[in-house]
Amino acid sequence: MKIGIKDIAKQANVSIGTVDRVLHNRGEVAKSTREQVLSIIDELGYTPNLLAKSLASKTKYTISALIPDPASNAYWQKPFAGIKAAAVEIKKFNFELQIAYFDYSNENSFIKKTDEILSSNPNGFIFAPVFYKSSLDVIEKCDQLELPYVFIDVFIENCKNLAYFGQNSAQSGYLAARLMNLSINQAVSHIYIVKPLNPSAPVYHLSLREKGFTTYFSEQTSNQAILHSLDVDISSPAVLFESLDTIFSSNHKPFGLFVANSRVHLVASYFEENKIKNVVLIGYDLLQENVEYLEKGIIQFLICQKPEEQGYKSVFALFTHLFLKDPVKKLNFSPIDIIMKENIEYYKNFKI
Amino acid sequence: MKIGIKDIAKQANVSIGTVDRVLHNRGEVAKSTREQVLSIIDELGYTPNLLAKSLASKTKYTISALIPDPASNAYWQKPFAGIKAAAVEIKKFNFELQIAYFDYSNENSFIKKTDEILSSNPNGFIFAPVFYKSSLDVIEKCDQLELPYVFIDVFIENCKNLAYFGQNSAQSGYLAARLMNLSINQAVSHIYIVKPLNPSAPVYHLSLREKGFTTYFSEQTSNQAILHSLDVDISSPAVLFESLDTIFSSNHKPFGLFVANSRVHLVASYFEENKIKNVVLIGYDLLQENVEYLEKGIIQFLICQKPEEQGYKSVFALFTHLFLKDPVKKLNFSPIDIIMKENIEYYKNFKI
DNA sequence: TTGCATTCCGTTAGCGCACACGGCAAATAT
DNA sequence: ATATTTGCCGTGTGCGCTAACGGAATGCAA
Repeated sequence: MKIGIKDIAKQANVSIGTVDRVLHNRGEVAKSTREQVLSIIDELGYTPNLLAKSLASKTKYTISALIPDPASNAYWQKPFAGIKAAAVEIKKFNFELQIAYFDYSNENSFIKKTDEILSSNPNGFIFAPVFYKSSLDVIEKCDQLELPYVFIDVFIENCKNLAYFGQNSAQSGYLAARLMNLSINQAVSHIYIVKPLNPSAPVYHLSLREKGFTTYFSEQTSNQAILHSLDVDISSPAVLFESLDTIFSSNHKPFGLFVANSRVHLVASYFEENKIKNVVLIGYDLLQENVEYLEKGIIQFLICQKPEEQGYKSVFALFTHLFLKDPVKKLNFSPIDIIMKENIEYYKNFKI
Repeated sequence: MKIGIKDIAKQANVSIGTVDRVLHNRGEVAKSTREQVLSIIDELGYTPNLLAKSLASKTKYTISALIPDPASNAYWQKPFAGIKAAAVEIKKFNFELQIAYFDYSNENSFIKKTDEILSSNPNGFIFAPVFYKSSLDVIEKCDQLELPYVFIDVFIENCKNLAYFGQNSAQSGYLAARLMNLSINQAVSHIYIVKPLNPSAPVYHLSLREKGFTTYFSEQTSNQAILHSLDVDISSPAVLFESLDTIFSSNHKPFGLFVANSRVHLVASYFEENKIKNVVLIGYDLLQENVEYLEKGIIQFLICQKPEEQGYKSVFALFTHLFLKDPVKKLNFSPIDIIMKENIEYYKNFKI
């Protein structure tokens, strides 16, 4: 016996119209009847039938999402897929999703797109605040417009964001270091932290991951590892390979390389070409190319963060807030998955 | 512009009643109009509005689930939680879930409960076929009744089950061996495979996991590991501890222990009490006690299989089949999660 | 007293679908 | 010829809710 507005109306000696008005703060209701109805709602424990609600409701919701262009950034195809999957699911509740892209190495494109989105008056906004300063402007505007916004991938502190979905970057670097250390069985080992950079693109995650990595080793008392940090420009592969040449011909021969983002496949291709073996290679994310090198045994570990899920859940957070009007957890860290050749099989497919 | 039955009716010059009849194979429709309607449904790409459907529909569905009693088996609390979570979600679609329990070490309780469930005529059935022979009987009855059934946790081959949700046990043992091997840096290492047994309870998973574990080491050419298999009775802790005493006082001092199920915390408590250090301990599942020993550093690795998700998805498979009438993937292996002290934080909470 | 806001509230038409009911014509029986 | 069955199909109601519309009661000014 589910309680409906009809039951409330009967109990309160009013019509369903009045009940509806107090439920939605619409129209005018006498204070006394309003309180009467509210108390009965509370007493009977009324919860709306969402199916009937969205069937009858004519109000449409629009959610905008702004992420780096997946066409030129393989990683972002995954949050993109998650967002699209969620979009399909909430379409039946009159939710429309508009996805826009910006150029990861061009702050102006980010600014321009946010302006466009905000002037289209969406009901919710999901974005990756990779450019700190510009993002602060966006955040201020959202706060003024009382537009709920969700951070994805990158986290900015002290904001009124509805939620954040992403990884604890420092901790993932810390874990990578543990895995690297586990693989060490030599007296003295040179470890290289490789940061594949795109000039003019943000490096926020990279430095956090590096920090976590170095922190781990600094905590080890019986530590025989010597860390080297290496920034490489990946705008052309040649430059990257040259840097790697330098390392491998130096007298600090690498025992392991920690590549701080998903470009680890570039390093792996260098390994393959130069027949480098017995060097531990750890990187990030289940890009197709990375998966292949993991299966070949060239990459030993991939750290993954369920990016599809991040996209999916970002959308759902706004749905929960706007439609269900339920509270949303603000800080949502993705699991830090450890992927090896032996368990990759069960992580390949994205499904919710 | 979503296509509804009204649109189809108009296009086919019939009433919505007729459209409804061909959609549900109900009532009598002339063959010619039936084909006409069907072709238009196909042409316009009609998909029913599930919200309106379940709002209007009066048919109730009952799903029964039968699992080992969570009260006496900590592991099964997790699939149980997943099943309950799914039950809440599909309640609005007129689905009711009835959960029954059996005694893991008493085959008769399993038989009795299945009889009860089958005579209650549910629309779908989820169960853990841990007792092979009795399960075959159940399966035969389900097939006769044309009752769709889903296996959870344990898989039986060559059945017409709608789906299976569980882990690839052998592969998880294989992965555990890889992790053990990774931790080995000694010339010759004695490794113990511990199988914590409950007399008269099934041991299916245990042997598969052991098999995977030994397979890995047999494949290693430069293998310095010597494996020992150890069955221990855990009906009383004293017996277990005695067995462990024997190992640790032998002249094959363990380098590592692989405990093939979630009882690894029992072994960990022995380690703690006897101040055993530098012995690699690998086990299964995120039971609260296991988590604590992992955080203390006594357990190094926990292999996890997202049991809540298995429960959740089992229910959803039946929902998909019964309500959406969509095809369901038959073989669904859970990921084999590697949990360490450094990433446990992000696996603790179950959320879909 | 009449006129006209204002405040409050009931009524009603859908939303897309399921399903019972009943109707009309052709086929068959009496 | 009329009565009855049968095949086929349209209509109407309601699921629980939203939201527009309009009506009754009250207050206040002219």
